[in-house]
Amino acid sequence: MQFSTSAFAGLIRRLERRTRLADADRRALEALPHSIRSFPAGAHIVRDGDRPESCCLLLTGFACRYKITGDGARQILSFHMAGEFIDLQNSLLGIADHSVQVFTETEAAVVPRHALRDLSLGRPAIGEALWIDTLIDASIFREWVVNVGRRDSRARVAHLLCELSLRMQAADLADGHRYELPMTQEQLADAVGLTPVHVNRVLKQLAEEGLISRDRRTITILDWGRIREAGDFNERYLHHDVAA
Amino acid sequence: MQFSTSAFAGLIRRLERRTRLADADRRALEALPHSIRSFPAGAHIVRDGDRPESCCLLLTGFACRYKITGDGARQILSFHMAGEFIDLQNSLLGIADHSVQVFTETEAAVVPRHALRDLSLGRPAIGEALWIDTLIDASIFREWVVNVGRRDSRARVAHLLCELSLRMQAADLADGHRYELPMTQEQLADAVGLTPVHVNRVLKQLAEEGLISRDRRTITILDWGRIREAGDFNERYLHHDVAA
DNA sequence: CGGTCGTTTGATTACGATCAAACGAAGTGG
DNA sequence: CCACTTCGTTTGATCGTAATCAAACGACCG
Repeated sequence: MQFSTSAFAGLIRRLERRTRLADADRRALEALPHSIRSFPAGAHIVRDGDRPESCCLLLTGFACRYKITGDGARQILSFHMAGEFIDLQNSLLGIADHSVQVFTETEAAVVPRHALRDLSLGRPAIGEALWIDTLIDASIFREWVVNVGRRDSRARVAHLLCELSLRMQAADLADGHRYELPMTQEQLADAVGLTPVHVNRVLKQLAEEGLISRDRRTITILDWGRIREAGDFNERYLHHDVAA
Repeated sequence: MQFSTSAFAGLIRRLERRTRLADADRRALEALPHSIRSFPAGAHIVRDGDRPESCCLLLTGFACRYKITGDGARQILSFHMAGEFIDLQNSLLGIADHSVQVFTETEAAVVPRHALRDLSLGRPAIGEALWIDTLIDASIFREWVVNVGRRDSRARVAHLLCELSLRMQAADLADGHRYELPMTQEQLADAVGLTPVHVNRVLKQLAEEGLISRDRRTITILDWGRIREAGDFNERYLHHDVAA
């Protein structure tokens, strides 16, 4: 046993921010059949078109979901960190409509999709908690549609830095408003629908304006109020506080 | 009684394309407490920031979800038609993170959120069917992120016309590849992240290329193969055929 | 100490935005 | 029935943001 606590501790903590779980529910989650797998940086967990037979819960490391367009451009759809189920939809939808790739060396708990489905159906509280999780996922996608659809380059990048800051904090991966970006500027660009060259210029400008400072890939937000405004950022869509 | 069939017939038909429901489940759905409301064109069903106490199932007409950015731009997030639950997430998430507005005069069945939540928890098959519905919703949002993030104007508009064509067909609102757009070009523009002027030019070009023809707001797709290619369209993300 | 990958900077281009105005259809009131 | 208004569509001219092309720089690694 490599884990003093269960592999699902992070997940349970996350779910309980939103839904109350009974002891029996917690124990049922912890009893989920699973195997621990580790993925080297750059590995794919799921590829567009796969029929995955299992679901991955990230334990350490970072991952993203993305799609490739007909002419080869990549759009990153979301970033994921420890404690998150990456492809929950695969437990119910049969065929993957996008790919999932890890940035860094990553450990994950791999759960058979039927086990997860049965648990959700058998224990309504767990089903609800996971449903809420997918609803929040969808809320983040909606905000990203707005980000790439209607914000200029400066706001897009600022918005993403704000989102990452809050999510990293919630996952205990940030030191206040300082965190290390797990991805390259090219990947940032693919998340906000810009070119890497332009993302670089925007980051430089945000630093010159005194909103952030940078050291390698470590971002420090120097002025939360102003970057929040620059990014037109309102954290409501993250639903970090749904006390139902 | 204005309806020879129940108000939920369209919803049930839609859900059963993906999930098998027992007779008891169907009857439980039809027994949901609800009231029929009609909304005049342009009315809001939900406003960003509301705490809605009920969920709307569209019976006739069209609606969209949207957000407004800090500097007043609008991004439409999705279009909705008869048989769709518009704000399912409100039955579980407390606070609306976007607005819902109808285009045309619209009738809807308004269901108290607690009734819907209790039904989903009490009848796992219904909970699963609705969960799948929200997962498909999320899949469409992902495709829209790609559309506005990484496709040029011609592909964006073509892609949206493809999506609308298939969804209208599935909802029995299209005559083959001919359907009437329920929205203005300005609203199309807000859905694809362009200006109305430019959408107009793209539509004109698509017509000149022989991919579509237009008469008022009626769109006829003349060459499905070519517009599909122009829009980089792959219907898999709609999950119209998940036979679980 | 090369070699690779990611970051940074500069010069030019292009796609879609913006500004402006005419046109057309549907609805209203005299 | 016909002015008149309103809203949406269409077309033209110009502008600006971000893309593209190109190259140097810097960090990390074997």
